[in-house]
Amino acid sequence: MPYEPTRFEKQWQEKWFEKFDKDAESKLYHGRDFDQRPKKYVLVEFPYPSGAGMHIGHARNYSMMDTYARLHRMLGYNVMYPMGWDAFGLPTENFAIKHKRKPQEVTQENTDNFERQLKKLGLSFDWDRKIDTTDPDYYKWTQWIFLQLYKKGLAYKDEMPINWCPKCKTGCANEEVIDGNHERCGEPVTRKKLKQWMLKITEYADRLADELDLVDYPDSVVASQRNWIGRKEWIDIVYPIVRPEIQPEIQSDSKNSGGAEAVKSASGSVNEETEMKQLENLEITVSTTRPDTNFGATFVVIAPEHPIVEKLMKYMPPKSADQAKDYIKKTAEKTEKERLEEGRKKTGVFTGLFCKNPLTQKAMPIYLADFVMMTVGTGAVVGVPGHDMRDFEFAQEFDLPVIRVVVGDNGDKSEIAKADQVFEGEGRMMNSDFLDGLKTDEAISKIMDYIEKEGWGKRTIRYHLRDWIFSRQHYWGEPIPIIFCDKCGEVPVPEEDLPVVLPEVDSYEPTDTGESPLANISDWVNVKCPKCGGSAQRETDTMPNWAGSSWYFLRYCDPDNDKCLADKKLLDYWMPVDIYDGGAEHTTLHLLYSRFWHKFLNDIGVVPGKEPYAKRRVHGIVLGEGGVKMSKSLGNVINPDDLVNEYGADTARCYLMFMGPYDGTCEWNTRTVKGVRRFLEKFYRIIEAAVEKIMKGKDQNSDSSQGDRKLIVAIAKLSDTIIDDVKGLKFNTAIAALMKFFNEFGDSDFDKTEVEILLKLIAPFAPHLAEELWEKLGNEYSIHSADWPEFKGIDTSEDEVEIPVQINGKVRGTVVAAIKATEDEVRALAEKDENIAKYLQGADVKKVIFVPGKMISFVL
RNA sequence: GCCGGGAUGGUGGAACUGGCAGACACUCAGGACUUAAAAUCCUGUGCUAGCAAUAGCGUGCGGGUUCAAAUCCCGCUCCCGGCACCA
Repeated sequence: MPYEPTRFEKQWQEKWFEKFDKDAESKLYHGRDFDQRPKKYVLVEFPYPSGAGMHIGHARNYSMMDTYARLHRMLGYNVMYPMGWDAFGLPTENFAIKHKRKPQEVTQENTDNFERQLKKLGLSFDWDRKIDTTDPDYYKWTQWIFLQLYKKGLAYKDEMPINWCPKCKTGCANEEVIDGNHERCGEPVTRKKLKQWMLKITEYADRLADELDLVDYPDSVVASQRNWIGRKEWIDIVYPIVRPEIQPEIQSDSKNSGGAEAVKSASGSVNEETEMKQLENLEITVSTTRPDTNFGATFVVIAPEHPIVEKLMKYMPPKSADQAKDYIKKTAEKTEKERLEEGRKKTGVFTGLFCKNPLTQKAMPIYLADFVMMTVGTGAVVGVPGHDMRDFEFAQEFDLPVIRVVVGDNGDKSEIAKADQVFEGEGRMMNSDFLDGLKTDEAISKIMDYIEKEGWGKRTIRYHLRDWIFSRQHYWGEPIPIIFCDKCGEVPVPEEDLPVVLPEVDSYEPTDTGESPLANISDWVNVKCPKCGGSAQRETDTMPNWAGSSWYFLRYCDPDNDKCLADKKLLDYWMPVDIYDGGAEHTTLHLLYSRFWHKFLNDIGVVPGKEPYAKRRVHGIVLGEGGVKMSKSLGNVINPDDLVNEYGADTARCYLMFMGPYDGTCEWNTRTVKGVRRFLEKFYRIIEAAVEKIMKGKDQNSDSSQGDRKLIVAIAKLSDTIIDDVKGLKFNTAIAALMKFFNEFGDSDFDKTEVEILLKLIAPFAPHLAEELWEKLGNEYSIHSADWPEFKGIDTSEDEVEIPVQINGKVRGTVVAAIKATEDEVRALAEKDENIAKYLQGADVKKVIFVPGKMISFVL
């Protein structure tokens, strides 16, 4: 019979996934709790079940890890390969609003569809462990984790500037802001201060960075995690603020020249010529990672939203104060988009005030400028225009002096007058008093010591990582389990009252106030205070999409537990995740958030181990034909269903694995699909014929022949290749090895043992085909619970090898020699070769390099 | 700008710690089967010269180390991904 996968794939899927006995022992793909065999927890990122259905990229990633899981099962591991749904979030909420439907229903439809699609590919997920982040039995524990964080002081409410869409009147996540515009309505996004729940991830910053040493992640992932955490040593320097007694020009001059004039006088010897009045108790703390350049500092810049600005106002000349007020207002109103459009053009205002650099005794004018951000360092910087591009641009704009204090390797000591001369690199110090001649790193530590000794400043470790904004003003998320009581204030929902279930309502539209839609549901919002019984209101913000996915791998270990998030003994058995496959888009946030939660849960004794994922690998993506992204608008989306319908699930799986390396970017190519299909047809044709022959001759002892030694050695080698390649996630070359084997040995007369072995070898890749022929061979269900073949007593090492012969580094021929042949033996063989002899004749052999079994090289 | 990763035939891609570059697949060409086409099967397919044996060239570019370099070192170019007025 020809290869018609549609004939049997569906049947096998039904048997695998639907018609199994209730008895867990007979479930093929069930990870067995506390099993004696070594466990292998194979985790793939669970999908967001969108209405569009599964992307071909999902199909590829899950197929690859399915092959990995299947091979390990056959190798004797107790494999857990679970699947679930990360189903809270905006796309579903927006869809529900648009179509006036309940998100719960939409989610159910989408997850059903995803499950159908996954089963259609024959993926060996353990469906008994299915989880759904929107299921109250699941998010009960997401809320429980929040409460534990709250109790430890790691969850707090704070006023934070967030992205705000003035049109939709709602806060939105960074991910929803595309090029400064709100994704949904296209309106430019502004910033607004709102009270937000925050998680103190910064408390774990050191451990999140340091404990990356405990895990096996790709370099790129480790680098971007460390980069995102961004731990650096800074020094905060305190400058006293001073004001010139009489400076009428500042008050009368226009914006720019006012500052410039002041600086010109300031940068001279201010102390002698101008009366500077020390403003009592007023000082500004600037922060820097490059204090070595401090002798080149000529001004100070403060973020417009810095709290000190209000205090400074009192001391500013009236004109400056007016300009400052104006500038602050404009900055606050500026949208993200406007700031992006401004590019590097520097704006700012002079405050009319100065601060004194104790190092140089120079007065430095103080400016407000929006290129300095309140969220970085102390929100105030010291301007070193010679060695920082932004400072230089600012200095140009306001005509401030530039001093070179660092010389690079090229020895250029010239004055810095143009942007391309600004030197931000490391080098040797000059114009810097006691630092002169030191290298940058030496100068940094010397001056830090000095500043600390003099009491002018203090070293501080700072992180790029900031606390996690945990509030969303949306409906479709986990309610934050906090109640606000008029008397008691913030009160956590008692654990026994969890879950706080999302009420089903008619409208999910965001409200006018920017509060969550939940705020409109008074029945739900108004509750009694758990502490005093008085009137109180629920928190109406919900958690971000990241919450449910920050611990889902723990729930898979014990998905139905209603006493705790997962039984400790089961976590001890299954954790950590042995291999976690995922996309590059999650290497910072999801990985960092889930590692944070895991470390916290470990700290409070809930879960074992410091790190959740022993090994992380990052898969590549699938692009459309021509290397462009698959998108609805381009009409180049490949639907996994269509692929399976047209070619069969086994072909779809094998093609997706064969199309390129695991971590590579792959382009869709329909012609190559056909090539893979041809291979499976060929396999089916050859093996089915062998099966039929074996079944006909069953009574005769057809298996008695010893078999062809060369053939069995080739099969044993193929098995080794497949194991190595699959373990190394090299699925493309594993399939290539199978193809190559059939190119070379396809016309062999396979006996029963050989057929069984070959079926096992292809089973992890083409599970339906393998199962079908396994049954035809009269074997017991199922090949997928069979053991991987062993080749005891078969010596796969060759006795003879072909050895290349090089003359002066170029291959001029090959000789066939025993693998253990000595240099003399190989040399003798080489000299007999006609072509080699030609080169050797009359030549003076200076040296012979011989690598046993590998090559021989003559140097003439 | 910083960090990470790349660049190999007409195409996607192979090549363990330096040891026969181009596995496997696609494409293309020729052949078999067919009245014909499709499908299938067989042969060939890095470039140049040659009937051939063989020789020259060849892994983004320019140098270097080595008997030997896609692989190691130095200096570039371009591409992809992430981060970014981070001081």
